[in-house]
Amino acid sequence: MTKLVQIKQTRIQREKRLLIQKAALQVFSEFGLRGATLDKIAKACGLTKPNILYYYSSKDEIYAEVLQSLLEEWIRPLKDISENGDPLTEILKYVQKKLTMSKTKKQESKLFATEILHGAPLTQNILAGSLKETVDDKVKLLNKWISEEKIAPVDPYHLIFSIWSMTQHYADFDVQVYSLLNTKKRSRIFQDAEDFLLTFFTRCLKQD
Amino acid sequence: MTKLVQIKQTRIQREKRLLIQKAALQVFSEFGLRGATLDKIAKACGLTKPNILYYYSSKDEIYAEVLQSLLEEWIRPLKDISENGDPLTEILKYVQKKLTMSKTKKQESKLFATEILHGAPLTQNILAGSLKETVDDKVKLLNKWISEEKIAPVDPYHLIFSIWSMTQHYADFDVQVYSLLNTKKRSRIFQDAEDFLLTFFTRCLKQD
DNA sequence: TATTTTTTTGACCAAATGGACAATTATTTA
DNA sequence: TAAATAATTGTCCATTTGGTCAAAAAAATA
Repeated sequence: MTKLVQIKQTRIQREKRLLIQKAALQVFSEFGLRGATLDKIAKACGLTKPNILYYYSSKDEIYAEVLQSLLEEWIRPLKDISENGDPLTEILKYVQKKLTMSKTKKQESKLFATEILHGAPLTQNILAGSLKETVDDKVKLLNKWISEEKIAPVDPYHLIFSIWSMTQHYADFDVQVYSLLNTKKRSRIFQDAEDFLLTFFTRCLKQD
Repeated sequence: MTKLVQIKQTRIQREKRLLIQKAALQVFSEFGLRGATLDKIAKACGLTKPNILYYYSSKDEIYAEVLQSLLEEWIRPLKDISENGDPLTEILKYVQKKLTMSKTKKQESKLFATEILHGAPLTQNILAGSLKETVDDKVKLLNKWISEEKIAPVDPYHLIFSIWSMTQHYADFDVQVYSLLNTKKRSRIFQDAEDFLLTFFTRCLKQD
């Protein structure tokens, strides 16, 4: 009897799919979905175009998979904000985590930004689904902290937006940021950014 | 004698060029440079493709012109921060102006964001040129205000980045913002955002 | 109104690109 | 090691797309 469907991935499939994903992330984040070509991805991972299409049935499928695996990673740190820790510390830890991601996951950040910017055609249901759930959950927690007077009163949704925007700015707009700073400041962007953000959020949220 | 070069634009040229620019802004901001096609732009303004190419010699030229006219407008409000006004008020006025732009110039904001995100291929010299000049100038002013103890000490570069990122977030990531808010909050995004931002920057910058 | 100039368009082209496919090669497995 | 399966590739195709061009239509001008 021959197998009709291949159930388990072979070693080569695992390896090559990962290879392709990595190259695709790079190319998509630089050129966007439409600017990216299979040839560019092929070149970036040293495979031929038909070989890539042996592992993925279309360019769109590659894009969808790269985006999918990125999204989960993207949401995760928000979930880590803990009810049990000290409120301000928990928030500052989240800020730090997001800033670190901007530094170490620049391509992912840019790809995500491009997707949202262009209307989130593949992401909308996730935004309105699991992300919204997590956000609503944390909003409740923040409101609780506010009512207990453990942090200063602010709109919790907009607080979250502000953390996202300020941290992701250092990844998404890196070209602009670098252009505007001189060499000395350029070399310590992320230290300066961290100092700034921690001071900022502390001043804004600390109960006097 | 026949004219060798046409010096003055005709009425039709002025009108059609503007028409094309408007359509192009719309299409470029939605699809990016590479995702936009001449056919889409043509359809958006009700002209034929060759007719568009009668007014502009290439797609790239349209993009460059749209971007160019956008950039000047984009930098301008920063220049308005005045040495003479009350420091905190001047900064808050700038925040408000930028937030208003996110509301009324969403397409421009998205186009600018996409350009920077993808490496600012056409904008780099402007960033490093006239924008940098203006920024450096305002950084000096902010530092002066800090040394005079008129606002609390912060890194002025990162303060500017934070204003840009937080305000532009409401234009560039509107899809995400809308997805996460319920209907009631959705209808007053910009009021809530303004309240949040003004409170936030006041807490952060006010000298006690 | 006659002439010139500007504007518009249909038809066309070449390059780029996503993807199909059969044949070949490499790897597993019995 | 022989058979079966998986992986790879060269070649090809159809569509999309930026752009050309000559001819027709419209507008401006003398």
